[in-house]
Amino acid sequence: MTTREDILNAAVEIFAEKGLEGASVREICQAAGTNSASVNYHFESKAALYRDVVELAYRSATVHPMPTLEDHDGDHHRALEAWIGWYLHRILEPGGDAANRLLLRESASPSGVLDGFVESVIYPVYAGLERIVDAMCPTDLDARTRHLQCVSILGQCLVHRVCRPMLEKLPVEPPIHEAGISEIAAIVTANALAAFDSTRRPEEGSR
Amino acid sequence: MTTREDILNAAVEIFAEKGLEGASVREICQAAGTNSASVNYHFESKAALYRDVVELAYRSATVHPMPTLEDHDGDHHRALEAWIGWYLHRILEPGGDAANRLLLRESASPSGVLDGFVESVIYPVYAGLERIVDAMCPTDLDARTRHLQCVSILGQCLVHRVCRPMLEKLPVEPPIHEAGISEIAAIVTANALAAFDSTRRPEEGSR
DNA sequence: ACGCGCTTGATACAATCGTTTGATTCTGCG
DNA sequence: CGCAGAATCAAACGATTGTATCAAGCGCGT
Repeated sequence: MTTREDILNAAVEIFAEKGLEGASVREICQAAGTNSASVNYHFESKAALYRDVVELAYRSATVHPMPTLEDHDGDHHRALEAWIGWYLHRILEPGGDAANRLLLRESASPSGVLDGFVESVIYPVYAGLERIVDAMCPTDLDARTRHLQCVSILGQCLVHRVCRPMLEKLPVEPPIHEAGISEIAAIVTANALAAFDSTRRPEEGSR
Repeated sequence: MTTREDILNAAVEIFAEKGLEGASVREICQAAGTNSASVNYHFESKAALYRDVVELAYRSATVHPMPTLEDHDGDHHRALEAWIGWYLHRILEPGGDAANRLLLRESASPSGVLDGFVESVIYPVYAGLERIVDAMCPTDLDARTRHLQCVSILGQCLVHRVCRPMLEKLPVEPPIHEAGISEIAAIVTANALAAFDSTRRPEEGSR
């Protein structure tokens, strides 16, 4: 039963680096130290292996439970701070680097494999954020604006994962990619709070 | 000389959808209505065609000139608003959809092709934003925080491009992806201004 | 020790890949 | 017209792809 896991572990790395089409079965099996026919024995096909790898990557990405509003006794500020920190850890943790790069590749290019995971694993993450945001926003704020505020928070986190290769090459001082997770979390949290405050008092503070 | 352009136009679409390895030369040439040998005649190889396609995609993405601080007589607010609107149009405009998906794929997975464009085309875009942000931030704000604020703005814009396939499938009402560019621009601009205001008055407004 | 079922192994298969070739057609200039 | 150079074409090249096949190796209950 270890060969199957060896293949999965090797496949995560190689699929993350080269994508479904760019990686070859022989390459993966060589990295896993097994025979080329193993993937068709332990999995149905290369595509089936890819599905299993993506699913495993997503599951292994959620090692810690997602913080909720109830975890912090309704303290919106602390709950939001905890959620953002949790999410940043989840997508930037060096350990799950290959898995996250693979998921990113899947999110960006609709190969259809992630479709089955949207409702079961992706949406709950978004819903967890929206619950906290809804509790912090003025109640009369329309739903679309609240959605967009959630997406803005997600974007501020995700950009550090998505654009990492680009941010590393940007000739700025000090290098952006050296910023720690806690540093990013502090800024994103502060920005979100400032955004909520400004929507609460619309006719003030600008200019 | 039209065959070369036919191949380029067809290749942008197919490379954007399937990536460098996923797309085949025959497939591209069939879509371009030409022979399979054309790509090796008009370009050096498949890899060279890909380089040219990526470069063309990036150049064609900047159809409008980037707004600068001087364009708005030093009005920081208006300049930032214009820049964010410009950037959102650039990455969300339906016309350049294929080109943008291709560039996104390139940004996320370091195939090395974009490396040559970082200094010449990618960095100036970032620098344009940072010039405006620097003019709005308190002067004593450290450089890394200013960088991170710029990245936050970029992230709030980019997430609508990167996660579009995912946002479309999110079971929320109203659908996030229906939000117009101007709607997103308004929120991102307001968030950035609120963030700057809060850093200006650090001991106030939170909780 | 035997034999059965589950794995693994080397090898072969057809299909497709990027690229090359050489012949053919098109184009423009004297 | 005639012909040189550019462009296009069908065909084929060797290499590599995902997958199938079948024999050899394995652990283990009887």
